Amino acid sequence: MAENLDLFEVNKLFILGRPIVSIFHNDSNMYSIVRVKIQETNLQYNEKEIIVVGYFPKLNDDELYRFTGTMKSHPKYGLQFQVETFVKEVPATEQGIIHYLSSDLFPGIGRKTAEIIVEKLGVDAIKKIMEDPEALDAVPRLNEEKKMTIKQTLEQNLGLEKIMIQLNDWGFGPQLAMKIYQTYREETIHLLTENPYRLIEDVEGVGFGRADELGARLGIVGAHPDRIKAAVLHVLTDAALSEGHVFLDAEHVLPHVKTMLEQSQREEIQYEAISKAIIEMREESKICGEETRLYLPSLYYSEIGIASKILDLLNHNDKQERFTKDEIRKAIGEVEERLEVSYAETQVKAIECALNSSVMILTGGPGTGKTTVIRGLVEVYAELHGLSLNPKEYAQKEEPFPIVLAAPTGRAAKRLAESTELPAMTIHRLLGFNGQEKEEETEREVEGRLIIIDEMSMVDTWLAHQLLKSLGEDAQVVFVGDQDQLPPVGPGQVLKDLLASKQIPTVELIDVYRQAEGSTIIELAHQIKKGNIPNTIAEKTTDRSFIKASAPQVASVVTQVVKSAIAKGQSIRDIQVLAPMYKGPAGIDMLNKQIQELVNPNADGSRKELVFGDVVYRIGDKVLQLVNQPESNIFNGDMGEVVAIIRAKETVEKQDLLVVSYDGNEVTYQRGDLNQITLAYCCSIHKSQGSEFQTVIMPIVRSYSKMLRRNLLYTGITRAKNFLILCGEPDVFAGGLAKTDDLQRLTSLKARLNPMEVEDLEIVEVQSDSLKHENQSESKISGEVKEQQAMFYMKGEVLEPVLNAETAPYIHPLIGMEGVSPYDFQED
DNA sequence: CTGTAATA
Repeated sequence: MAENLDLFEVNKLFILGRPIVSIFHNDSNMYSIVRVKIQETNLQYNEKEIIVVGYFPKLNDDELYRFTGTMKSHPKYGLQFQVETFVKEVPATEQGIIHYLSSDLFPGIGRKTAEIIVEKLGVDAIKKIMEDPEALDAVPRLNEEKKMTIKQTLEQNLGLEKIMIQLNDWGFGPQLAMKIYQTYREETIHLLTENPYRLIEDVEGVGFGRADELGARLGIVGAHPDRIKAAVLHVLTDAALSEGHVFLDAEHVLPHVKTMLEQSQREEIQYEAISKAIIEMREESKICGEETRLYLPSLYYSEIGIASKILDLLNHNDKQERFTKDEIRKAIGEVEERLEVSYAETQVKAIECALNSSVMILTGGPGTGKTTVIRGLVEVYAELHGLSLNPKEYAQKEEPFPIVLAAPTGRAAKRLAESTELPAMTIHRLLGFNGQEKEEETEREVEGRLIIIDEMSMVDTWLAHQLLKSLGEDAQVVFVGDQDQLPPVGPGQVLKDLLASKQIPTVELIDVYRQAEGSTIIELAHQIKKGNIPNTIAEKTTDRSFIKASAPQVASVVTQVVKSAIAKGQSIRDIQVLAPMYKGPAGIDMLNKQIQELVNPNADGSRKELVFGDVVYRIGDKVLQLVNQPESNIFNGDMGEVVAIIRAKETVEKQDLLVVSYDGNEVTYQRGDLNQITLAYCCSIHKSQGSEFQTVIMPIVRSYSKMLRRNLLYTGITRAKNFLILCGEPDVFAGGLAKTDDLQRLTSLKARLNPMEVEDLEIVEVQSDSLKHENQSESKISGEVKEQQAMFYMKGEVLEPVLNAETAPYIHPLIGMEGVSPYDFQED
């Protein structure tokens, strides 16, 4: 029998106890750390006190709470109890209530009084008082003051339950209700009755539909301004999140809002009412408007912020410490010698350009050596500035490392760190995000003089703004990326817009180094980039093939392919299956499971396993770390291998343990930490961007359709160095290829950088010198930006939103649509 | 539906 350590056999753990001291409490997100004196528990835990961690409001000393949750071990602070739910324990015995009422919580109430109350009202005393404040009148010899004390204290302390009951009544489940309570606390009922639509903005997980239901219950119906405004925000947010738009045209917003409102409640809404609401929102700064474009404020100010910072940097160009061509060439020569590499002419140009610009873009397709240039740039920069590249030296002197490397995903950051042998991190970590604060709140300045951002195509408008905002005055920034690869998950297309503006010095690498000469993968990639399906797609070539398979077959076909690749002598580490999404029968989770069964099976059930949710871990499994854990020196993106599974009875803590080795750094996970890792046989295409693999296997099935796009296919395919195996349905592949969101993302960043139609910058043709590469072609380097152009940047006065009551016609539904009736917008 | 982030 398998030595399964099943999660589901574990009983729900609880602690009944009183807080002794609050160690930490974050008022904005309720994250709390409290030392609790245990009164009762079903934990295997012998101490009298325990550290309790979780999201809950300030607790009262001396009151009894019931926590449920799990035990976990913090790498630095040891064993703790992670709270999932908590409730105040209302005393259920006469003695308990007497003790409770006579405690310090109720000043002026002594034991005698408490006894009398219980005598008169019974064990239900507290419930009775909460339900009916008059109940205390039945108690003799209790003056008004004392009655008030009791009522108020109970109200304050048990108010949570009351609010929860109301929220449940309004249709919110316990989890969501807690989240809502954490947001509004005592004010919950009051604020929601006033405007239920605030939930959409304030509480994640509540959408327009949910809020509108509550609105209807509270009598906010039809053309109520709050209702219309909520719908407008919803339409803009939805466009930003699902389609990547930074703004929408008013003429598009109006019919959209109308339809939405009329679908939710069957009452006709006039366009005039929507126009009026939009103007008001503009005045209240709930949205921003420019000509007929409507923006969410965060996106509007982000875009302006990006443009302004970029132009500042361009203006700053002259003040940078410059190097002559000779100095740079000499330094490059030295670096080439030391690293035993030889840079192509374009690569040298790129390094030169980066050294002498405040901001520049390094672009080029997959495998063109962008990473090589980053490595070289860092070395040459250090050489020229006489800097050490040993991070330890800076740590000793407590000085910031002068070169900052960052990328938008953990895996890409890891890859960057590996290829440069320097510290690299996610942009989020660089900026000190903690996952809680509202945008605009981080004010960290990035210390470092050379900032290199890799995989810039995946950086959205919000993040780009935060990043640029945090750069120092004299920073030099290099954006590295490929606009044909994945766009951001969030709104905008910053890299694409920056390139399209032609305002920023740019070097494009063209020669392909990753794949071998004559690779048909490259040929396929070129076709895909253009949107063509080569007629050779179904043909098997030396380095790629397309195996037709129906959706239900695909998972088993993928595993068969993995199996035969291994049979041909490839290592599982060199084989990577890539898929767009996690869920579903051909999703990443399922594929991981199937591949694991094949390459690391437990057929006879004799091996040790650790079961966590749907995942089984065995020794030898390839895993991926998903969150940062500086305490253990592991970070999002690290890949490791399971080296040990230790069962609860074999450990001191009586906990199941899983040990993963990250290049020799062994990290121990408890059950509660296992959500930090995942199997890594198959990973998302998003995470794979930046990496390369000997063999890539890509399933393509209809269930992926929502996500399939040309740049996703392109990114996945170009990860393959030697072999590419596509499996699935050719027509689905064709459908994905036809979908581009290039021109569909509405943004105005390019326009902000190009306020006037400027003539195209001179393009300097550079002859590539890498004759050894067959597929060479010319490379382009656009000239430096003239200062004059940068000065055309529109400051506030030009960009001042023009939407107000006087310019209302701008957002009239019929703008630009003469002869069209509003009813033409109504579908069906 | 893809990505990121943590407090003593």
